[in-house]
Amino acid sequence: MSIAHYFNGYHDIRIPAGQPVLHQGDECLNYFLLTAGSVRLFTRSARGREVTLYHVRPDSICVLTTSCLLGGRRFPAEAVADTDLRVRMMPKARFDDLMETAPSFRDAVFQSLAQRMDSLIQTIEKLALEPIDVRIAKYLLSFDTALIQTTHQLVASEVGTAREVVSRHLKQLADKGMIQPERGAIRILDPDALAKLT
Amino acid sequence: MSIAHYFNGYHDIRIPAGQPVLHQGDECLNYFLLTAGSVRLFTRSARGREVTLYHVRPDSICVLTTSCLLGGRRFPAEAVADTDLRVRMMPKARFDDLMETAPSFRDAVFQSLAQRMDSLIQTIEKLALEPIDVRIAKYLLSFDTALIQTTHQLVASEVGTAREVVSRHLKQLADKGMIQPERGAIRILDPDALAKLT
DNA sequence: ATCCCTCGGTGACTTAGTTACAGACCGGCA
DNA sequence: TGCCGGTCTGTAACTAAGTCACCGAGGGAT
Repeated sequence: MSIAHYFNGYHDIRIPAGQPVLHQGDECLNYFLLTAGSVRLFTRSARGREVTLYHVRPDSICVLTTSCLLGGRRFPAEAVADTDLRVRMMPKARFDDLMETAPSFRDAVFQSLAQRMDSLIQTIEKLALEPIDVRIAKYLLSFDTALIQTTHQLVASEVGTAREVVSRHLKQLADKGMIQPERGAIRILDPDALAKLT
Repeated sequence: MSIAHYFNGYHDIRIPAGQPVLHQGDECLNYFLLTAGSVRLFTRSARGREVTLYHVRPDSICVLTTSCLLGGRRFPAEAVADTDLRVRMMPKARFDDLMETAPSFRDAVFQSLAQRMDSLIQTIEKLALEPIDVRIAKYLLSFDTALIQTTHQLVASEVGTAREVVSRHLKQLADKGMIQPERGAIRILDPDALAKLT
């Protein structure tokens, strides 16, 4: 189901962590495949608050780019490299050709669109219906490591709230001994208790 | 770009207003085309609160069904008829065949996926970043009529909040003379003032 | 007329978001 | 080594939104 081999012959481009990849309103002229790293897609409000829409990870294509290419629209979000990236780019003409002629390519693109649709819907449900502490707990548990390298600001963006709110909730979790706050990181002490929150 | 003609030969099925069309977890075995009416797609929380994801209107296909069919997953939301419906159903096998052999059908499906993706992203932005009164005002202005047949409960579901919150905000708008609340309806008195809120 | 059900209103309280700071930590550099 | 500027975190005070519990108004059915 992977479409990586369709990108054989295209060279990796390297983008360092923290670098913007695409801006809201950009035109999409290329189709991207991420071969290493992680990209965060998010939108920003006028007052500077951010919501993360999703992350693109290796071998998963960027759905927003797809939607852009297909619909001929502008890119609807900000994209920033979470980590150092390796990216391959395919020109739109080649993308269109593959969509036309390569059923397995087309299927893979459809699959990822469908999957991303689901994930966006889940995001909407969470934002509208879940209390913040549950969202934070789930997010923390979504890592498989005990020490999570992140900041309150990033967590806030992931769960769709303000940094101060995250700080408060993390403090409460720390007071109950479930986590251990560190600078630039959060250590999970009691994942079972966290899971019970959700 | 319309795909209606691919549904020639399929008969209309009628569904009365208020009737559920699909439930969360249902299997999708058919592809739908709405020829008349409007369907509301939403999810419900454990405590009974609802968020509307989007509406399907005539000649626009149901994207969630698409995503269901393509991904072989269960239907991720509740679907209820807003109004009396006329619907045509196409079996999955025929859908798959058209996707394979009819480029214009395929393009239309892609287009609607891409478009819906955009609208879901906008919904996320609104939920996370816009204050309630702005969301309500925008929603009211999205009708082109002055008299909107709706309930506070429905408005709440559209803007992703609780009924009581809507009632309170509507009262404030009424106190300022922008709207006139009626039972089962809202009359817009001063659209310009409403627009200034947004 | 009465019953029932939906719809809307409201008070009291909890949770979340904003504003406006201050202090802690860290790396670079004099 | 100590200072400086940046990022990251803590927190108080306030506003906005969400929840809970309840009541009353309207309108259709019998």
